[in-house]
Amino acid sequence: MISHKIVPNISVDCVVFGFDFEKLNVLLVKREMIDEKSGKALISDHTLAGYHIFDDEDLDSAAARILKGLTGLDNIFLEQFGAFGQLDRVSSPKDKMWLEYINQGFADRIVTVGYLALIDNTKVTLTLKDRDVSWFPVSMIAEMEMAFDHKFLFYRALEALQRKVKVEPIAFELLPDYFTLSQLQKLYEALLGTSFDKRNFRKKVAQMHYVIPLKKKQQGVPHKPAQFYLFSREVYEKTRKGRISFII
Amino acid sequence: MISHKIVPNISVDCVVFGFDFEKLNVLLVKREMIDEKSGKALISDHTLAGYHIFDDEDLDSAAARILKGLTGLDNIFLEQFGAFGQLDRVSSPKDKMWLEYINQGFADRIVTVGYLALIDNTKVTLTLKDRDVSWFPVSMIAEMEMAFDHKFLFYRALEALQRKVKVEPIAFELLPDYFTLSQLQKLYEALLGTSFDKRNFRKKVAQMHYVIPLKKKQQGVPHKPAQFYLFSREVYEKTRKGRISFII
DNA sequence: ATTTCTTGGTGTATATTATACACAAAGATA
DNA sequence: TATCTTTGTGTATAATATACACCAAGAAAT
Repeated sequence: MISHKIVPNISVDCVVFGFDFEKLNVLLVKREMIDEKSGKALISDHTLAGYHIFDDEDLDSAAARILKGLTGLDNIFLEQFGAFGQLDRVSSPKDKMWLEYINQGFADRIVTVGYLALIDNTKVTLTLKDRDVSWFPVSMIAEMEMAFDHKFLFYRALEALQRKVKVEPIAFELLPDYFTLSQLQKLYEALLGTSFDKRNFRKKVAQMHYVIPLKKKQQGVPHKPAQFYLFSREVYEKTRKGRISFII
Repeated sequence: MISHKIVPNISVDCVVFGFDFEKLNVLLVKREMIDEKSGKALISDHTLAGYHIFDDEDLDSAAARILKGLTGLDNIFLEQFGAFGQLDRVSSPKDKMWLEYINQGFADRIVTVGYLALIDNTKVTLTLKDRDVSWFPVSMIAEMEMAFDHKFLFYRALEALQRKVKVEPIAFELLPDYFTLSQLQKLYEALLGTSFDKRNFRKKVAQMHYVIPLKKKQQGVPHKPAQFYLFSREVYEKTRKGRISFII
């Protein structure tokens, strides 16, 4: 049954995180409502990557489809972080303007399913330019104008990410295949908003036998080159103890 | 806007857990399709507590409403554990029979939002009898006939429960207000399928200052009476360290 | 009154893990 | 050759986890 009809009432929104070796970023889509006479933007804001689902696809597939459309990438790490009724969140005058503007029979969304996506920055930089899509530091979201309940969704995603990162080795999804221990440490510091002692952090990583040192070293850096490491999910699955605490 | 129309496409299912001081149980609703001529049951199975949502209510409210209808209780611990597309799960011949039988325009559910409920057994025993609702040991679910994707949902709920119980003090929701340390230990053992050393378990609980000993003791037990304890969420919120590991 | 039964309640020694802390080495650049 | 920046390493102390066995309290039976 290949019907491909849009399902009313339900939408999927993806909160896409990236890491630039300094800080955590989110992918947002900018949109503007242009006044036809003056040609100027009447209102503008940012949205998450979201769309309705089709009636012949799974929720996970819908999220993957949306992300593929936005970044050109397949096989992105995706995890649901919640479903939200949203009746009482479409409340600002601005939101109502948007609804009138975009309403094509689909505006009566009742439930939004939120997905958390982690992507390796080094793999997308090229594909982005031609769209009104760009990275924003997570620290900047508080002051941004965002559509509907998207700021709320963003913070729920961030909370979910911070929770999960302590318990599962998903942070590696934000790094390239080869990474240094300093990069890994900076990533965890950016994710959790803390800082770690270098020696103790490395001691902890040394116990994770699924973080494997390579023979390769950094090249062309103006200082002592660091060793590269690799995350092996295979080794992780085999050697995971019943432990809970991951980092920290 | 009080419209109270049923929202198509979306349903809420609650997986209700209870603890009888021995093992973990789930609340299931039995249903039968009766043949009008012979008066015999053609097919029968068990379902979770579920229903559609109304367009003027939140997801959480819908789940609470469904549970109130089933148990008569308000203020039940409820937490979402996921949203699921279910297109490809309504596949058995039996499921199709059911769909024809109950179809009243609502059968085309696309998304089910799953809720995990924890209830204090001692507070519901009375209200149940008059319905086809009863407790089943979690260990028995594997062999049971369940509707649609409900068995799948049950296991997802169980996984979520086992995950959360290690990280947050939600297990207390399954116990009466006053409980003994042995009851608490048995609960964790039932939840996680492990067993703990009594002395070490109690040492761990002693560090949780939000598990507070009372002056009351058990009465009428044919052995040394145990001291009662109380869980204080207030103290928990104030004294929680950044720690992750809860029990284990 | 004494015995028996069942569950409650406790401490110590050892191993493991977490924390705090400072300096030399590698390579690029000037 | 000196300077700069980041890498990479060890040890001592505190805190936490684990393994393990016996007496105490009360009810029930004799």
